[in-house]
Amino acid sequence: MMRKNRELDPSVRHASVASKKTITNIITSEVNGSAGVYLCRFLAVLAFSVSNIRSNFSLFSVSLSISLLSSTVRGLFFKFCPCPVTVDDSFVLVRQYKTMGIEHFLAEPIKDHTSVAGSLDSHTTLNGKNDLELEFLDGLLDDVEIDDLEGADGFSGACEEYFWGSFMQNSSSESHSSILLGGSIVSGALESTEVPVAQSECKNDSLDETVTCESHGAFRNNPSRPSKVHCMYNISLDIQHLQELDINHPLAGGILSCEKEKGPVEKCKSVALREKRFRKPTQRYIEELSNLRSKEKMPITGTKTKHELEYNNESFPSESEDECLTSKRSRRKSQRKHQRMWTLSEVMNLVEGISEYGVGRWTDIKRFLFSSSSHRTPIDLRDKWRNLLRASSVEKFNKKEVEQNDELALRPLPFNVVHRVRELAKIHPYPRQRGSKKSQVGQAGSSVVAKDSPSISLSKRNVRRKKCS
DNA sequence: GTTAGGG
DNA sequence: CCCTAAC
Repeated sequence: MMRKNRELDPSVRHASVASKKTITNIITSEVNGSAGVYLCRFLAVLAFSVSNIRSNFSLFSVSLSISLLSSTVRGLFFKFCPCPVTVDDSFVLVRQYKTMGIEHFLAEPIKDHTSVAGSLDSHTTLNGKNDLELEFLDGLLDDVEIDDLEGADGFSGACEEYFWGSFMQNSSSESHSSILLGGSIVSGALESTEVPVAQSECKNDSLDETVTCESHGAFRNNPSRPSKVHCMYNISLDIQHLQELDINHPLAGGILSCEKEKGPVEKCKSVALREKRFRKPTQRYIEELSNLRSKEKMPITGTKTKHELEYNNESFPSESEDECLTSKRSRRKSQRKHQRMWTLSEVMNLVEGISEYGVGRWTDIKRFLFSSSSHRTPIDLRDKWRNLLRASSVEKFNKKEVEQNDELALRPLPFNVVHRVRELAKIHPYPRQRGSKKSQVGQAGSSVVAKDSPSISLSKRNVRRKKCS
């Protein structure tokens, strides 16, 4: 809280200091044994009640004010003496206190509550009531945070109740009932609203625990009677409930807006409630936004990512394969031999080689007849021979093929070459004839092929190959 | 490494 | 002309 005071408006800070001094004066006067403080308190309560009702008119505020005034009046009856403190001071005190401190109490009911209770428990037995009150009020003042002024105008009656409840518990035992009354009102109002079960967590810990304070307070109207005031600080709970209500309640919202670092668990939880509504969603939103953004980018890419992943999964191996393939292809393409048309001399040379070495001995043909032409591989020779067979219509035994060959006959192939190919085909039938068209060739070409002894071996090869395939 | 078959 | 399978 001090941290925020630095940022506060100087005037406001000054007012807070003045209020603190005023209260200190009141307490001091009271410590001195002057019972007239009750008068001041009465006036202060009166002023506070009026201002409170006027600013925040509600059943609760009215009831609270009535309870406060009644308790204060009772105190005045018991002890009435000249008030050392001026009314104006007290009034100013109350106003300032209201504007500054009360909402603060509301904002941090838990801490204040714990601090008050601790001070009460410890100091009551040790130093006595005076110190108790002093420390109590002083602590309250210390906790006053001008920064909380934002909620000053809107601090709810429940918060006031809390403050006054903790304040009045020391003043009178009867005030306790009023406090509880107000508390019940508040809780009733709060209970009317649906409170999430999760808030029960807020109730636990020291906050929710019923604080039993034995106060032999000097403020108490009947100090002689050792009244044990068991203050049920359900209000703190209610205050947290208010946080739920405050969502729609802008005034209380301001109170809730007061976030203190001191509240360890409670603050975390209470604040967490708000944070859940504000920050956490923000984080979610941020995350979601980030996610959405990332997804927005991704969606295209996201869907693409999926596709890409799949695609990549497919493409990666395919890419790797593609790379290999492409590289191979490109390499092959680049390395692909430039298609060179077979010249007639080459064809003749091939025919000579086949007639000499026979079909299938392509390496030998290449080696002996095409040694000069490095670009013709044995495979090329075989392929060319195969093409020549097609072109020469060696297989024209099939009517369809005859027609096709007739059409193919349009190619510029010398008849002598064709005739030679046909003869060679008869002598050295290409293995395929027997292989793929075994039945056909067997029927039509059986007369031709049957002559060739090598064809038998070839047929064997083909049969064997077929078995393999 | 060569060859047949297929593309 | 290339590729693959069979040998």
